[in-house]
Amino acid sequence: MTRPTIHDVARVAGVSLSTVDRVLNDREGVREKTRSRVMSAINSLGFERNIAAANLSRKRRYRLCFILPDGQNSFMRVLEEDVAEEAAAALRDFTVIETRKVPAFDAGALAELLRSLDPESVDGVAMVATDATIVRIAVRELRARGVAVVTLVSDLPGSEKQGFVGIDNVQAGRTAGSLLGRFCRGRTGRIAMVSGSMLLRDHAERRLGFEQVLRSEFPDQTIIAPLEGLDDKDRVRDQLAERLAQDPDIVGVYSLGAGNRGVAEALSGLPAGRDVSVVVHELTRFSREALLDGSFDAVLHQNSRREVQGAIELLRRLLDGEPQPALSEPIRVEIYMRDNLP
Amino acid sequence: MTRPTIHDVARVAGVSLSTVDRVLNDREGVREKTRSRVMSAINSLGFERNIAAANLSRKRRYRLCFILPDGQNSFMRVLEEDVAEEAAAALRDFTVIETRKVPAFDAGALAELLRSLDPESVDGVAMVATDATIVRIAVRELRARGVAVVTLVSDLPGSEKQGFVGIDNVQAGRTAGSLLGRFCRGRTGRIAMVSGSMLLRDHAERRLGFEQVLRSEFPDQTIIAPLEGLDDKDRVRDQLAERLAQDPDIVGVYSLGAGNRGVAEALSGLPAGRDVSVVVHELTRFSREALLDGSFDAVLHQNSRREVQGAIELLRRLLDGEPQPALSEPIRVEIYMRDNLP
DNA sequence: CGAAATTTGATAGACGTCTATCAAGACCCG
DNA sequence: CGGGTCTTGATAGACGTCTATCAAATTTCG
Repeated sequence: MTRPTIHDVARVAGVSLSTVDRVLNDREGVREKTRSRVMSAINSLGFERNIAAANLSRKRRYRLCFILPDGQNSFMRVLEEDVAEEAAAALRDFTVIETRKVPAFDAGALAELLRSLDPESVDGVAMVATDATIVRIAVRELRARGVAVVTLVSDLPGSEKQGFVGIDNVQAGRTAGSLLGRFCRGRTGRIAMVSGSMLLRDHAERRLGFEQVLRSEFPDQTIIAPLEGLDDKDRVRDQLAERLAQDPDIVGVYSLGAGNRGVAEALSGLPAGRDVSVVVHELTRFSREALLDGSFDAVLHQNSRREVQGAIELLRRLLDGEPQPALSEPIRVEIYMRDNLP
Repeated sequence: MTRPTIHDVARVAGVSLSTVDRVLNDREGVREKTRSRVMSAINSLGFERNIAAANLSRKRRYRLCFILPDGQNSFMRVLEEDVAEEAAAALRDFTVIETRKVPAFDAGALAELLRSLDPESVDGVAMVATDATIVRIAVRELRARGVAVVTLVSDLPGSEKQGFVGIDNVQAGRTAGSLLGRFCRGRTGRIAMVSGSMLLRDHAERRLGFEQVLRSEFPDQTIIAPLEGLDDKDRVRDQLAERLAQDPDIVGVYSLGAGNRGVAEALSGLPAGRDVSVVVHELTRFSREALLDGSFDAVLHQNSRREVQGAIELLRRLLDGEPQPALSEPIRVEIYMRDNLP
C-alpha cells in the first residue's frame, strides 16, 4: 500500500539513485540502454514522483501574471476578486500570482504590457485577450522568451497561446436561443436582442449562436435587429423601453452583454398584462434578485472562479512540462433559474 | 516572498523549535504564557504550516471507505466509476480509497457494514445513505469509534454525519417545475410525472418541489398522479405510453427517477403532430442523445464526479481536525439542454 | 593497448515538518 | 534550600526528492 519511491526504482532497475534521478529529470549522460532499464522499472512499479516532496526539495515557485481589463465592467471586477482570492490559496502551492490591469479594448496597451514582461520574474501569463494582430505578435514574442501563455474568458484564435480557459460563446448563444425559443413557444411574435461591447468577438459569437437556433428551431419568431446598448445601463434602458413600447409583439428579450439593470428597468415600465420572457448573461447580485422577483426567466453564467482555477492549473502543468495539458473539466455554460440558484 | 517557516516563528517568539512544534501540534507541557507568545508570533508572521512537508514527514495517510448501493441503477454505476478514478488520483495525496457495495435499499445490510468497519483500518467513510433508524444508530456508533462520516448523494437527516455532499432535491424538483412550466406555457393542459424508487426520500423531495412551483407559478396546468415506474425502463414505457394515449391533453412530462429509456420509447410512439415537453434527470450517454435528437428538452444533472471529489475533500479536512468544514462550492442542480452539453 | 571521454555510483546536505530522547533550566512545595 | 515536577532547549534522524561533487567503472577510439 505504500507508493514506490525512487529507491525502489533504483533497486528494481539495478542502478543507483543518481542514475534514476538523471533519468527522471532528463539530465544528460545516461546511456540509452540504462535509461530504458530505469523506465521499465518505473512502469512495472507504477512509480509516480511525489510532487510535494520534489517541490519541497527544489523550492520550485510558479510565478504567474494575470492580465485583466480595467474599467467598470462588473464581470471583470468579479473576475479580479476571484483572482485575488485564488492567489491567496495558490500561495500554499508555491504559486505567486500578480495581477495587472490594462485599459479595456486597448490592444496597444495590452501588447505593450506583454512586451514588458520579463521572463526573469514571470513564468506564465493568463490574459483576457483583446482580439488584434498586435497582440498576437506580442504573444509570440513572449512565448519565444520562454513564458507560458494562456487566454482567459476571451480567446485569441490564431495566436500561439497554449490554451484557452473560458466558455464557448457560440454555444452560449445557442443555449439562450434554445431556452428563449421554448419559453416563447405559445406566443409567436418578435424577439429583441440587446448587444453590448464587453468584448466584441464574444458578443458576435453569442449573437451568431442565438440566431442559428432561433432560425432553425423556432422559425415562427422574428428576431429584430440588435440594440447596441454598449454595456451601458441607461442606454440599454432607454433603447429597450422605446422598442418595447413601439412594438407590442415583442415576447422575448435576450441580452448578451452587460447592462442587466437597464433591461430590468425597461421591463418594469411595461403594463401589467404584458408578458415578456427574458434571458441574460452573468449571475450577479443584481441578476439574482431579478430571477427571484421574476423579472428575468433565466441567466446564463460562466463560473469565473473556476475559470481562474483552470487557468492556474493549466499554467502550472505547462510549466511542469506536460506537453499539451487540458482542463479536467471544461468550463460550461451554466443555466440559472429562480430555483437552482446556488 | 518566501513563506515563513517554523524556524521564523521560533526566532520571532524567542523560543526553540521544539516549543513551536509543541504548540503547533497541541502537545502538552507548554505554559500558557509561552503558548501565547508562539501564537502571536504565528499571527504576526502570517505563518501557515506547509502541509505537504508535514504530510511527508509524518507519513500521514487518509484511509477512506466509500459505500455505494449495488444494483443496476446507472447513476450509481457512474458514481462507482467516478470513485475509482478519483481513488487513483487521490493516491497522490496520500489518500487510499476502498469501495464497498451493499444491496440497494437494504438498511440492515448497510448498518451491518458500518458496524463492521474497523477504526484501525479506516479513517473516514462516505456513504450513499438509506434512510432508516438502524442506519442512524450505526452511524452514531461509527462516529463514537472515531471514524469521520459524511453522506453522499442521498442524505441521512438527523444522524450524526458530519456533512452531506449532494444536491438539494427539493430545489431540483422546483427547477424542473420552473422549466417545464415555462416550456408548456402556451399550451395549457396536463403534466405527467414519472416517479421511480432510486432512493425514496430523494424522489419524494423532487416531487414536492416540482408540485410547489407548478401550483404556485403555473396554476393553469394540471398535474396528474405520478406513475410509479420503479426505475424500470419497460414498466416506465408501458405506463407512460398508455397514459399519453389515453390523455391527449398531456403537454409535459417530468421524470424524476431512472428509466429515461422508457420515457423516450413511450414518446417515440406518439403521432407526428403531438408536441410534449420533457424534463428528466441525470445526464448519461442516453439522455444526451435524446437531447440531441430533440426527444428531451432539458436534463437536470448532478455532477457525480464533483460529488466524489467533494466527499474526499470534506473527509480529509475533517481528519485534519478542521472544526466544521464546508465545501468551497456547493453541488449544484445543473441544467442541460441540447446546446450547452459539455 | 592505453589514454581520454563518457557513464555510473556514492555521499552529503538541503527543503519544511515531525517525532523522539535527553539534558538543562525554571518553578513549586514542604 | 533541597528535592521533585514542569517546562524548555538541543540534537538527531526521518519523510521523498533534488542538486552538486568527486571518485570509480566502463566504453570509445586513436
